[in-house]
Amino acid sequence: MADQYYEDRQKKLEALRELGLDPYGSRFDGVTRNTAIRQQAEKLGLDAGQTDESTRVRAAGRIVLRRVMGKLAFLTIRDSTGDLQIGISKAKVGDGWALVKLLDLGDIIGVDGPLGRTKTNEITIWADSLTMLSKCLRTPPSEWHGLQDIDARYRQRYVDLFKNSAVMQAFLSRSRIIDAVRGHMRGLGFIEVETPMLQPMYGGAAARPFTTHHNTLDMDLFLRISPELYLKRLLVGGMERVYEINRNFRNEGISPRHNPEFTMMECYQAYGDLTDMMSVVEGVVSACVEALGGGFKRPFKDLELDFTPPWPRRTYTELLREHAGVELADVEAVRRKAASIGIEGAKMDDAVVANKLFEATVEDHLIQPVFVTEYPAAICPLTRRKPDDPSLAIRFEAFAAGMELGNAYTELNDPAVQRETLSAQVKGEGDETMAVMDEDFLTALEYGMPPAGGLGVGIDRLVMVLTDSPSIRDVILFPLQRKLGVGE
RNA sequence: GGGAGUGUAGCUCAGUCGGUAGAGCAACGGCCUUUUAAGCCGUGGGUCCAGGGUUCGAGCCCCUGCACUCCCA
Repeated sequence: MADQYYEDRQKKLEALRELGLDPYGSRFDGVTRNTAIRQQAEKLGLDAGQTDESTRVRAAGRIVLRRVMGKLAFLTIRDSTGDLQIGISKAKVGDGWALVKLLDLGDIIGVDGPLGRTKTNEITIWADSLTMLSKCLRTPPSEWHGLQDIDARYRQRYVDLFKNSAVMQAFLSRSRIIDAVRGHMRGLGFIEVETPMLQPMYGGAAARPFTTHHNTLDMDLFLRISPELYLKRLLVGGMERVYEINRNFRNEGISPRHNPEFTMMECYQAYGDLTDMMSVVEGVVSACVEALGGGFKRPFKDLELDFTPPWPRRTYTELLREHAGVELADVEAVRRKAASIGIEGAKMDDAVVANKLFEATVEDHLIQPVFVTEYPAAICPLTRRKPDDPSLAIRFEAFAAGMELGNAYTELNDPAVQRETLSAQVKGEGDETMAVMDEDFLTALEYGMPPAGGLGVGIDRLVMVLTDSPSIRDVILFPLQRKLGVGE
């Protein structure tokens, strides 16, 4: 990997040491962030060309632009808040000029000096001292184009983050969103809990799990596909309002909206039901919108999504009628329609075929935020049935931009019915991937679980739609990538 | 799993009909005290993803593989 660029920078590193400077710096206290420094400069009301010698600031960041002209240099340094210009005069820094000549794009430096504006009105720290904080030995991507190679961006996210400011902003937004979700849930009286990711038995969703093994106990384990069955045990235990924000793992495909590990906010509210969960979704999203600013109408790809609550409610049945042209109850018609669009449903349960048809024909049309209600009961083994029509489950999924953002039930808490629906799954009815019987969960229900509403919100997708990020990989710092070098 | 596309300098990208590799930025040397994609002069830099094939000759055509992107199941 020794190329001319690397060697040139290595030589400069040695030259720094010869000057008695540590190329990798040390503790650097009292740094003000770039945006705060800019705000400070605005308040001073400086005129172009004016410097306030009494206002001294300390900044630190990575050099992203450099303009050196003889005995005067300008650097642009970047931190997580933004960019700031540094002006360096040879006359002012004296011996420090030797360091200036050894600086490369990508180096991390600290700066002290008075705050001013240049003749062209750019806010500038006129450095009287520079501190080397870290030498960059690799050539960073060009400032103008940034790092475009999408594979490199994910594999070397650290470069993506410091080179592509929009990427930094998206992840800062993600952090604000998660803060807002926690704040909203706390405000509703929910407590945050953590339940096992390593589970001896998987359940709570329809998905293939990752498997692993515990050596000491010589026990196979699954990475959880859902925390649902554990959170419900907490309802049994008397925690009336619980939520968890954590990773789920599903051993399935990767796509612009799927990553094998993804973050879910899942909550349960004793004595509540589906309508409470609708309020939670609308409230959480509203809290996020408030935290991010920019209002309820937000761009996403070439769309404008309007998250203003309340969101419309549409039933599964009417949407299937509208977009697939069939009645959910008409099993033959559903199968005919499914077959006509290439769904191979011969070995599948009726409701599974219907759901494939729903996914294929309806979901793309669910652009504006909407709650889809009344799902076929056969694909909802953990959900209470509608009292007047047990073929339908008291469930909704929240959609936006054609994507499922959330999934909620009025929870099934009758242990006898629960045993029945799980048995049906195990027997191959409904969705085979849910075919696991968790006896301890049933025992818990037999102790009595309060009636409850439950909800899961996909945090990654929520961040996507709120930050106009078209791929889930744009909102996951280190999305799963194929290993390099296989077969070499 | 199937289909389409992409892979060329550190980065972003050109590369015509198959004829011996190009630009901008970055780097190196020089000039330069108000630049902001600084400017000017000069220089260096390539496993054209990998392997095979066709051909006098392959970045370009063919085959296989690898990686990535998008679409479909």
